[in-house]
Amino acid sequence: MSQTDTVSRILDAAEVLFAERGFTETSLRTITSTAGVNLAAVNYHFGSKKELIQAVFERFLTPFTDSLAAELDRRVAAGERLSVEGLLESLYRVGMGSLAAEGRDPQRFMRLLGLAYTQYQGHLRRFIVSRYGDSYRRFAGLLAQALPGLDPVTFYWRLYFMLGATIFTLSSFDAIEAILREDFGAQSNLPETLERLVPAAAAMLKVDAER
Amino acid sequence: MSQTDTVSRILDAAEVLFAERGFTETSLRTITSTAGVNLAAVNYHFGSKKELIQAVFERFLTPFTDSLAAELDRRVAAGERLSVEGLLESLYRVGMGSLAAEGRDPQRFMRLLGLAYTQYQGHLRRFIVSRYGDSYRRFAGLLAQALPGLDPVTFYWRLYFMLGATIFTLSSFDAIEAILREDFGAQSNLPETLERLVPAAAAMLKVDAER
DNA sequence: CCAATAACCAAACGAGCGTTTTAATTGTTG
DNA sequence: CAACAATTAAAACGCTCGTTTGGTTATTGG
Repeated sequence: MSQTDTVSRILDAAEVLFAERGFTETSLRTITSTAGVNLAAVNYHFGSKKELIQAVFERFLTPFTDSLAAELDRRVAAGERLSVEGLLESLYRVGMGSLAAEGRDPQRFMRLLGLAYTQYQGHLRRFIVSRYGDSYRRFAGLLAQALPGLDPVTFYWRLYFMLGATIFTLSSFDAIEAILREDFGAQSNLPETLERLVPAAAAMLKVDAER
Repeated sequence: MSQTDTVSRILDAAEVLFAERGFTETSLRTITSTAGVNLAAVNYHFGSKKELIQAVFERFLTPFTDSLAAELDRRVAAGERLSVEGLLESLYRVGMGSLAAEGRDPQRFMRLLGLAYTQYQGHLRRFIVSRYGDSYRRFAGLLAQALPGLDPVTFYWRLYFMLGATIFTLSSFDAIEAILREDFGAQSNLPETLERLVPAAAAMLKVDAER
């Protein structure tokens, strides 16, 4: 078993288990036995559990923000007028695409993102902000441009409303979908839910704007 | 020190600490030393840590759902036509009022609610659904009535979008407010944020409805 | 007033945790 | 092929956790 094998097997197992139960509730013993590697391998390859958590986030956030940057570059270069809906679609499409391309589960990353915001892991928040803060600010800036006439403070709050609706819904997608199926017999999938989310979130962002 | 003292001191400490760090990250030793009571008191009075968690939720959810029910009764009896905005305002006002009345912090409960959804605590989700599911369904039903012409599945998803925006934003209120203050020098408070949230959430719920 | 019951407390138990150590094994390279 | 570095492996360390035990102190009803 080569090094990359062990490292990525650990990351695969950690990703799934963290998303399922959170960080504190997942022990290194569970991770390593799921991955089929020795317990000491985590500390050998990653240094500590904290650094493993960061590595899990880095492995999916870096391709995601890179793809998003490329997508935004492309559309800006083409001189497109970027609408609120268009920006949200780009965000969601890249989120689905850049990860699904690697055969990984997009909603798992939404759960991880939700955990990053919710759980008591100061190091993780600092890591994400320092590493991916620029990407976030660029997207937020373009979104603000698409909402002229909206005062900055209102925009900022609504940005968080939108993030909350997105992260909360998608990270609980399975649970919500199960309730829906039980109560209405209607089944949904992730792309369909995102199609519902785009106009809803856009409407929320645009109230009283664009005068 | 009478029994009620010990019990409520434990609940007070647990409420604050759980909201700050989550359930797993808060030990009974931290709780009992903060409360100034003996370690064994938790297991004596509550039985287990799980039951303590449930008791913390019960103590704020029961007054909240009771007040909400009374408020809705009052408005329905008065023959008021309940608008989306009106329902959201009732929800938030009761959330602020029924808790602030006891001198407790409303956004702490938002953090706890967020944790209930996010953290890996099956027993807690079951407890809340079985105990407060009826209140939830009544509010959702009234909200659906205020949105005629919206198909049930779309309504249900948007209800979760709204819940996500609310819980996510309010449970991270301090963090978001700190960023805002730093970037814009503008400070907000909770009532003001709720005033921003009502029209935004209402707009999201109402897209393409009420035709 | 005094048994009976409830409440409290210090100490310990066993289990699980992240991490470290030491040794064996594998892979690489001159 | 020998020498060296990188990796894997087994075992243990020190610590914290939730819970339990056994004994002491308060409270209370007859």
